[in-house]
Amino acid sequence: MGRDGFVGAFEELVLLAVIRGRGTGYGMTVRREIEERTGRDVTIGAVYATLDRLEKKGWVTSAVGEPDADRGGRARRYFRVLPEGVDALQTLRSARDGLWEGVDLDDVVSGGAS
Amino acid sequence: MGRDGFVGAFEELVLLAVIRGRGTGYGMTVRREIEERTGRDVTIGAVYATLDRLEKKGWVTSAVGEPDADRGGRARRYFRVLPEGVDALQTLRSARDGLWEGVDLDDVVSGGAS
DNA sequence: ACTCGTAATTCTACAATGTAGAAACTACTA
DNA sequence: TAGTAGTTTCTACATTGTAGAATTACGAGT
Repeated sequence: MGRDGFVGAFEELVLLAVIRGRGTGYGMTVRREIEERTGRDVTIGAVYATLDRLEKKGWVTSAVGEPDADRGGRARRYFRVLPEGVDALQTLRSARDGLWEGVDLDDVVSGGAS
Repeated sequence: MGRDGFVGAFEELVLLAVIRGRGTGYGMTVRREIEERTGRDVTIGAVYATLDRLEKKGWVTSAVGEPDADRGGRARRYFRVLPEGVDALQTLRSARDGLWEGVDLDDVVSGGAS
């Protein structure tokens, strides 16, 4: 997009879920974390597509782990958020907070002066 | 999109700017509010496209004002956020907060356990 | 070796949102 | 009638969001 560094709404959730994983998160856990914490359900395709885009932007990095013997199944791809990703989150949050400042949603409909 | 009720990142900013206007906001003021509070610059086309989509979803409503004599120029279209829009914002915020909970960005890069 | 079950990732396609910039509208003023 | 200011509308395209099926990779059992 025109402006460089913009974070989408879903990208934010994915970034946060990766951070929460502290280096041990991979596609499936990211999905689970978002589902559990937000209550909305998420397809795995959406998660990976976003993860790939975040990696392309240089905000996260990934490394394929050793295929675990006991577990079977394909090797996991572990994700970490890079400093650039942290910056993007910080920027997003402070910009948004500026607009939320002083807004009380309980007041909006009744108090509107139109 | 699949899930009904999802709020995009920019939509959120527009919604908030409209709320801040308390019924007196229109395209140009929404734009200015976002620019001033977030520091990022916004084209007027982006604002109206979003406003139109929000109206189509039933989250905001608009009414064209009297064309003001002293001012000249086209009549303004004033916006208000509807209860449905407030709900959407509330839902968005609480879902997101669940993922932010306990996250400290200053800690991420150094503290990551990868 | 062949097939099955399990865990995970990758791929494909499309819908919704984000963004830019030019065009058009509507009043006043000269 | 032309110019100017304030505002909205239109058009086109880029990026992000989402779904679901296909594929990869391994161990175990036969």
